[in-house]
Amino acid sequence: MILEKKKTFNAFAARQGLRSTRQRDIILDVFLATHEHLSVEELYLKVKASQPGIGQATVYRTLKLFVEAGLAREMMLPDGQTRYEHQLVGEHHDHLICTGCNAIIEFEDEQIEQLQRDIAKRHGFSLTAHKMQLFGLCPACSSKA
Amino acid sequence: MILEKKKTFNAFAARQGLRSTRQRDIILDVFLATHEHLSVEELYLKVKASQPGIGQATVYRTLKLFVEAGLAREMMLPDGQTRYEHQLVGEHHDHLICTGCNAIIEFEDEQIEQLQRDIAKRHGFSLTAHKMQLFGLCPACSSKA
DNA sequence: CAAGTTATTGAAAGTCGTTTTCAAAAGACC
DNA sequence: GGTCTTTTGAAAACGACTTTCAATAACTTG
Repeated sequence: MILEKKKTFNAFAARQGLRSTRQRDIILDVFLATHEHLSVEELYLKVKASQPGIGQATVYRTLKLFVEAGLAREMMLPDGQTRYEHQLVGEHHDHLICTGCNAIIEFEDEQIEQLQRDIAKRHGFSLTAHKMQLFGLCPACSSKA
Repeated sequence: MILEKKKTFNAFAARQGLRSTRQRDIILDVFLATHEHLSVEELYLKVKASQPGIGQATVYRTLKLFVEAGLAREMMLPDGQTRYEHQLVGEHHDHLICTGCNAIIEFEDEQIEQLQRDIAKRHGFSLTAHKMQLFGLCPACSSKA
């Protein structure tokens, strides 16, 4: 699966005439090795561990490439940092977020998606994307409160 | 309706021991007089028209008060600016956004809300809020493209 | 494989929305 | 009116992100 994603990126890079660099390889490795919703800063710190000389700007630039290549997705939480998560082709999930401990649970609901398409249709829109976030307290945090 | 909202704010101010100032009155008037999804900058410009001496910081501060008072709601679009919209008590709507012309259409769907509650329940969450944004092209923009 | 071309990099400066600081001004309460 | 405290405006600070730019590294061509 990781290899597949690397191939996806290489194909994208070739298509765009991008050069293959040590930095991009490392950032891709680190990104693929994690399964959290990482901010650029967090990713930068992880990357620096295996390659101290690397610059923040490069991490920012490379993550945008991953999004273009279709293997990452940006997500904006109210904390003011852009986070990136893995994007599997055709997959699209939404988030249930605990406002107590910031835990994020992913989910997908075909019924909701269908209703979303209905709404768009009703307004004559051609739907291209959606974002849905549910906020609340996870079981642990609600018992604490 | 505008009077009602003013009362809401005054009640909130009294409860919090806030002083009533000319600036806050003006900002509230301007905010209530518009029905778009205004950014702070846009609101600031409108406010300055009726009160040139007013500072941006005051507008920022006052909008946060409106949110606390429950009569405004923050919304973050991908354009990097926080926008504010009216919040009627108990009301909660979602947005259909045209990525061509940035038009925003509001909607509400009880079926989706119910499904959202189901999902939260399934994960043991106590739901407090949600955000849903659908992105696409409006009829005008899709015929242009 | 050396030389030339062009993309990429890291560091630092720049942006931009928003927040904080701080002294002056204005409300509230005697 | 005098005192105490909140609020204000201007400017500085902040933080996430982007851009700039000279140096470096990756392809390309001869």
